Amino acid sequence: MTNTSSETPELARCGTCSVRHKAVCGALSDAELARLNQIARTRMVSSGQTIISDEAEPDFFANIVGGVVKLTKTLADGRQQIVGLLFPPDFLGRTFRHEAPYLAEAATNVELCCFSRQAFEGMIKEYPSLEHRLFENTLDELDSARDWMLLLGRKTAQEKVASFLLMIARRAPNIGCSHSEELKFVRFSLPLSRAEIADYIGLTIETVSRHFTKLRTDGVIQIESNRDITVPDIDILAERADLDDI
Amino acid sequence: MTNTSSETPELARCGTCSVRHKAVCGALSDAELARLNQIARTRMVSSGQTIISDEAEPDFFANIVGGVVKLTKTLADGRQQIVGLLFPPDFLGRTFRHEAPYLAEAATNVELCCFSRQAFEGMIKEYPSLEHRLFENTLDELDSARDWMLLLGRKTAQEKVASFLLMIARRAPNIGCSHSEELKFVRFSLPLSRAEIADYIGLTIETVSRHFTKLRTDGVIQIESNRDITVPDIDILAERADLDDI
DNA sequence: CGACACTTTGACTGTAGTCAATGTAAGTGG
DNA sequence: CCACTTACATTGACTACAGTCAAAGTGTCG
Repeated sequence: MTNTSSETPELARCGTCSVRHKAVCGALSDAELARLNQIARTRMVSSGQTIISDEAEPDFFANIVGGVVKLTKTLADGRQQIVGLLFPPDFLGRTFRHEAPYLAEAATNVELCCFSRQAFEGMIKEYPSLEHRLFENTLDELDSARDWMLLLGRKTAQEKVASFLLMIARRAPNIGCSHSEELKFVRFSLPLSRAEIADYIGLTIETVSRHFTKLRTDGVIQIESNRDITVPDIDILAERADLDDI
Repeated sequence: MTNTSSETPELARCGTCSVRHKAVCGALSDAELARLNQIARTRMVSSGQTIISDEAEPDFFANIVGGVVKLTKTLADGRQQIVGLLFPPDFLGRTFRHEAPYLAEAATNVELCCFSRQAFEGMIKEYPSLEHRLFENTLDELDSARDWMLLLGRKTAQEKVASFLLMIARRAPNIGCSHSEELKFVRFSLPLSRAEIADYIGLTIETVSRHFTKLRTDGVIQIESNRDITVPDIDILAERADLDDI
C-alpha cells in the first residue's frame, strides 16, 4: 500500500522473468518471445487499486507476475461477488470482447506484465500456439468457476470457509508460503480481508469470522494474525471442506 | 422419454443442418466441412439419459442440434449443482483433458452431432479457425458461469427464480417459443423440472415452488402448466431479477 | 380407474443475516 | 511516548429467509 500505480512502466525483461515458462509466454519460441518483449511493459499496482474497470474498455492485457488480482461483479444495490482470483502466472483480460464483464482490482500489491490490446491480439492471430495456450488457460478457469458454483450453491458456511482456506493453501506456493515435506503442514498469508473472503464465498463478514473462530477452537487452523494462517494437517481441513465431487 | 439413445447413429448431413452456421462448424470452409462431415454422426438421446459420465473418459465431442443438456456436479452426500445448461448450437465436451469434470445429461430429448475425440482434436490442430471458434465459445461460457456465480452467491430466492426464468426466456428461441413483436410478451416451455431448477439456482424444490407461486399471484408470470410459462411483460420479470451488474 | 411422479402448500426449524457493541492492531500527532 | 483515530475483526443478541418434514393436490400414463 506504499506506492500507487507506477507512472513510468518499463520495458519487460523476459530473460529474467519469474513466470517466463509458466505464463502464456511459455507457448512462444525465443524469436516470437523477442517480439512479445517489444510490446511488454512492467507495471506495479498497489493493493486496492483498480486495474480494469467494468465501465471502460480496457486497452491492454497482462500476465500476473506477482501478487493477487480479484475479479468482482456488483449488483445495483451494492452486493458484490468475487468471481475469480488470479495468481501468478495467470493471464488477465477478456480477449475478443471490448467491454470488460467484471472489475479487476489488486487484492495485494501486484506486478503486471502488460501488452497493448491491439498488438497482442495481432500476435494471437499470427501464432496459433499462443491462442492455444490462452484457450487452455480459459478452459481451466471455466473448470474452476464451475467448482466454485458448486461451493456457492450447495455448501454450508463451514464448508465454504474450509474450501476457501484449502484453495489458498494449494495456490499459495505461487505467492510464497511454507509447508512441510509431506505437505500436511502449511502456513500462508491470506491475500484477502474478511470482507473480501465473504464476497468470494457468498457469506457475510460476521459469518466468515465466526467460522474462522470455529475452525480455530476445533484445532483445524491456527490464526497467527488476521492474515496469517497455519494449518497443522491439511487433510483435516479438507474433511471440513467436504472434498468436492464424486 | 420415448426412445433411449439410438443404437445406429447415422452419418450427419451438414448441408441440411439447422445449426450449420451457428455452431463451431461455422468456422469451417466447405472443403473443411466436408472432412468434418466424414467423422460426424447424428445421435438421439432421450430425456434423463447420461451423455457423458463424470467417471469415465468420454471419447467424443458433440454439437447440440436440438434439446437441452445439463452439466451437473455432485458432492459426496448427494447434494447437486447444475453448473451449465447447453442449448443449440452449443458445443459439448472438454477438449484437451480426458477426465470429464462433470456429468452431462439430457434434460429433454436431445439431438447431437458427435465427433470422435481423436479425429476432432486432430482437426483442431490443423484448423486454427476451428480452435478459435471453440475458444470464443469457451470465453462466453466462462462469462455465463461468472454471471451465475453472482446469482448463486448474492441473490435472494426471489431474484434467483426470476433470473432463471429470464435466462430461459432469452435462450428459449433456440428451443422453440413464441413472443410478441416488441419482445415484451413471451411464452416458453421449461426444459427443467422444479428439482432441476432448484439444483441450478441453489435452492430447494419447495422454495422454488413457493416463489413460482409468488410470481404468479403477483401477476408477473402465468403458469399454463408445470412446464409452460407465459410472461406478459418481460421487463417486469427483469425487475424481479435485479438486473445484474452496474 | 389407480398408480406414480411431480408439484404445491402448510407448519415448524435452523442457519446465516442483521444490527450493535466490543476488541485489536497499526498509524498519527500532540 | 502515549492518547487518539481509523480500519478491520470478533462476539453477542435477535431476526428472517430458506430449509426440513409432512401432507395434500395435480397430472399423466398404463
